[in-house]
Amino acid sequence: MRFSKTFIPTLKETPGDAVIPSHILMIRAGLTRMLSAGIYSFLPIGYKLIRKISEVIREEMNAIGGQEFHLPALNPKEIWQETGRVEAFGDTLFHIKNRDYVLAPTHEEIMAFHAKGNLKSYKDLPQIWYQIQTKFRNEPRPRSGVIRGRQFLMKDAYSFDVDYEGLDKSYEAHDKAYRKIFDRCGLKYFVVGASSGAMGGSKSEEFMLKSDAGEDTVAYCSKCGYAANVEVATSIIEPIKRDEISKEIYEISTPNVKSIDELCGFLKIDDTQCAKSRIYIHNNDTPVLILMQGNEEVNENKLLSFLGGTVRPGHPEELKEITGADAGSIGPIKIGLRIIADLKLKDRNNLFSGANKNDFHIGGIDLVRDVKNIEYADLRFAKSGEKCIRCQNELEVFKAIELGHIFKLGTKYSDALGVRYLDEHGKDHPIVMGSYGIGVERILACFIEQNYDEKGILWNEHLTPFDLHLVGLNMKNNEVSNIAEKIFDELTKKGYEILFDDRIDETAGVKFNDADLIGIPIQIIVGEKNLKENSIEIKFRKTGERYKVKIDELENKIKEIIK
RNA sequence: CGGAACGUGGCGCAGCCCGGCUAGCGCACUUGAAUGGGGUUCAAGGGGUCGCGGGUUCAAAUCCCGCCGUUCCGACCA
Repeated sequence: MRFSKTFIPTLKETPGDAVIPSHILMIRAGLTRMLSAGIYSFLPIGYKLIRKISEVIREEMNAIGGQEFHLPALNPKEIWQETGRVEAFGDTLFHIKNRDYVLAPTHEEIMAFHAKGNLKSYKDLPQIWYQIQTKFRNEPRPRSGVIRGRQFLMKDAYSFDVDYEGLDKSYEAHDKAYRKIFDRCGLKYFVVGASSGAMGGSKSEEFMLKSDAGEDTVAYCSKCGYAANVEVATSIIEPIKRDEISKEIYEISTPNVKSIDELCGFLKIDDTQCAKSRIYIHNNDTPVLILMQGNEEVNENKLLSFLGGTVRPGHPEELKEITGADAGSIGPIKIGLRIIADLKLKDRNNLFSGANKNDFHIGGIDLVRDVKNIEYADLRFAKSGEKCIRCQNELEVFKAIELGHIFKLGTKYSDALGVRYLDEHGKDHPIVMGSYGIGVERILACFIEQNYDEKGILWNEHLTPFDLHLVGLNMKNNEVSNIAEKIFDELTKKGYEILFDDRIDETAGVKFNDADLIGIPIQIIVGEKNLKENSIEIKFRKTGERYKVKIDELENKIKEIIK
């Protein structure tokens, strides 16, 4: 491709609206432009990369027997009503105003619709159907460029099996295919497994990637690969031992002391000696007192799975009514509520907590002696530096982006839509489904998040818009121009994909900077200086290393580098 | 949906607080010339409903009200 004839609008300055590196670089290198919040156009080079990524996905999906479809984005609302997902999606689902259509945010319903009545026999199964299509979600807050958009490209696959055993196989096949896809794209990812046994067989795995731009927080062990969303992650904690002697309970006047920090400052104690109280309302009618050590936050997700039902924090007005005090002065003594403490506080004594009387705290609390009905549970968030429950190595807690998700659906959609098949005895059963997604643009953005420097993007052998970036420096010089044209011609014929900077009126500096910004791994530089010695230069973008090569050795050299 | 900031040629910004001639600057663009290995130089140009609507005023980019858009923090996220 000739630079002079291609739309590559590079930018010298950082666009004001972009914040994260991938977003900034995708705009600066001329890959994308925003049309509206969360809605992006892909420009020629950007779209070329999207096609390359799609092709990797396509190959690996086909390798496990996937068949590619192309389904409509415009769907009759009726189908979505049948599965109850118009309500489930709520405002996230885009509705068409002048006809009863919705814009598909995913395609379980539509795939199931086509399976219905067509996959009639056990002989028709299993099947893996997929597509790479634009999805629409009315995200309340699009962000991070292409990472969370209102319109995005997703590879979504659906498996259809006769039973759960078959589903296991389809699921395993996708798990392997996904690893190949992300490996081939050169991404450093990890897998978060969640086998929440609530619905029996349902299992899911998320393929994630560490990034400050991420929307999930995960705990990860680099040694054994343990990874879990911080909502559910556990870690080994060493609880503080009881003091030998338990003091008697005593009340302390603590005017205007509300937070744990203030309490510690006021009493000159350590926050590990404090039991922080929070009131939660269980099943909307029963208040429960939660005790956490020091400044630890309550992990509401863990609390919910401990209690079951519904859980919400108490409102400020409720607190006064229930405990007689405002937040900051609540505690476990003489309160008459169900009390659940985090495991870190197990059997502790000489603790400080609120007195259920504003501006007073209580010291000398012994949870064994003074709080008879206390229950214990893991209610905290795992933190960086704590030990992995599987291998004792140190856990790391960080933000991560979800790249892909594989999920055992079961019969939810086949039941709702009546997608059934006949077994060898003529008995009918719901088809067992799986659902498997990959965010295509996210692969692109995440690759950049993991591969860039201060000059621009760093493509590599896994992913690059072109194999070579050929730079003709002073194209007004006939010799430079002739040699560059000749190299472009010959290497193109040999099958290399080349971006040829043939611009006549750009200076060397501009071309070098654009080449570094766009970031193709190998630059071939043709300039007057080296032509005097019959040489051209090969430069590696990532390291900046340069090599002089005789013109007639270039092709062999390139062959050596790109295997 | 709560909190905050911003909106001025294609891009990045100044001007606004304290209203006043033809609304500036840098980059980009056009033309000409020089230069040609790291965003080079000189000269001459083109391009703006100052987000939209209303109000105050002799006069509004500037002050007031409403709306819209974008970004950030939070809530939400099959």
